[in-house]
Amino acid sequence: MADWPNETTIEAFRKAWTLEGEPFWTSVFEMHRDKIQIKNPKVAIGNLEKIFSATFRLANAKGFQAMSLRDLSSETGISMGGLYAYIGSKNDLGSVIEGVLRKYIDQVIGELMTQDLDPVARLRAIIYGEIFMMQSLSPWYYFCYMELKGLDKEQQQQALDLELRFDSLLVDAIQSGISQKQFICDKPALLASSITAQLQQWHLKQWKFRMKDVSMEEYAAHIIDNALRCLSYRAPEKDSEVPRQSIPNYA
Amino acid sequence: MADWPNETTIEAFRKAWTLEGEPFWTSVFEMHRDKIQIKNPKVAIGNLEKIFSATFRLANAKGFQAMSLRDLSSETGISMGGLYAYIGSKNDLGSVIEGVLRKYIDQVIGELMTQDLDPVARLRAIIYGEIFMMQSLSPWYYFCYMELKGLDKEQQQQALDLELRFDSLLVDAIQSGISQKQFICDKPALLASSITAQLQQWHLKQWKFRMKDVSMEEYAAHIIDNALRCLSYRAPEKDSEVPRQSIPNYA
DNA sequence: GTCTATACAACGATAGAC
DNA sequence: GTCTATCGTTGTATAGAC
Repeated sequence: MADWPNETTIEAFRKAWTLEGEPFWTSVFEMHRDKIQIKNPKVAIGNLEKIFSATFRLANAKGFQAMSLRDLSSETGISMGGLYAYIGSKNDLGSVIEGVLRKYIDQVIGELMTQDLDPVARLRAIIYGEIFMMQSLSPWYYFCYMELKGLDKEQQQQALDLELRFDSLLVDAIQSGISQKQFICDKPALLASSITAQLQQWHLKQWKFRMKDVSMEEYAAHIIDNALRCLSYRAPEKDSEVPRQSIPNYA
Repeated sequence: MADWPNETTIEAFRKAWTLEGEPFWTSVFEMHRDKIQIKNPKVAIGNLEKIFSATFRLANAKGFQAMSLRDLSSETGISMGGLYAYIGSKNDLGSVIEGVLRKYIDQVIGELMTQDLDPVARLRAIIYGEIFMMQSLSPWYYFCYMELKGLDKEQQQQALDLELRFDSLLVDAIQSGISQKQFICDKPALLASSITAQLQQWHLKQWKFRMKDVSMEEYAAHIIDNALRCLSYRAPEKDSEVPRQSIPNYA
């Protein structure tokens, strides 16, 4: 995660953030190096990737509780004894997953807050950024959404706080648009939660979007378009004005 | 579930459908009378309510898989042996819950399809109706959403089909509004899924709405308002026109 | 660093007394 | 119609060989 992309496009996010491949798994390894018995990074990183990926395949298909460590052992090709060199316990594995994802989201939210953009650009950055995160870390998001209630109470609370902070980010962008007389909105908090809901669909309902052949870019544009309509936003006159006969392409 | 309410208000739905109290549990009992060993309805209905309610308390708090039948036994006050007079197996209990909810939703969708209303009224009826269902059967909805992947493949498919049918209901209303030149919408399917997403929040994120003191009526009105804005809908001139300075109250 | 073998607790489910 | 007692299975976790 280096510089913030100058232009708010999906490609820009892909370049700025490393959320896949070896560099990503290396950072995951660094994040809980202490909780692990294996010292050789080369070996550890490879097996960590195996373990996490297999956990997502199994848990996201039939549930984390329903997945046994025997399942995980045969899916990874690592023996049960071997697994315990990488995880403290089964519950610990779930906690680590939530912890890693939350840390990444925290970073992104932190970066988004330091940005000084006009309201529309801010909204676009938040939505594109979050959708890109969800796309890259889709199994992580899905796991944390569905298995949250199986984790410690404290971790559950932190996850809810994180969602509230994300909503606040949207509310702030909306409020600043209102004070600049670009937006009109009676209930910014409700609109923010509606936007969050639509974003979360991207990992919750992948079966639907795959079925209907909806791309990430198309979906992100749709959410932004909906949001701006709900905000009674009109594009500046130099751009083509929002026509009543067709959907303007804000994105 | 008798006549369709003349006016599309929450109160009308409450009168038309019995989704709580003894009549509701009686209908649940009738629905799987054959799968049960207890013949005396008085006794069976009371214990069924105990068992289902306790299941929701436990499973919706820590997950169905994590809930043991010993938990369920102590929560209901019915012995483990006793439980098996009411359920075929633990998995069966989950299946029955999904089956009951789906049957109720099927009925509602069926009724909604026979209605002949103008597009806006149709949209309102669908949204109010579904939100009222979700409110009344909130633990059922939440359970089925979160535990679906633990059920049989066939049942999972039927649940997805049901969601697609619901989306279609919305798409039909949108399309009819488009052909009557009341709505403008490039991607009815995407908008429908966004509306569904916002509706499902009502049971998925009750903690948030409770925290922010949002009532069911307020939330339903918000969804409708958002939808009509996304559809570029303008209220007929006899009503107060949609002003740019404040939110019109469509609901 | 990884494996096999095993301990032991907890689970779903049933039989049979009342 | 409900309970107690118990069976067999499966789960997590660990000890110790390699």
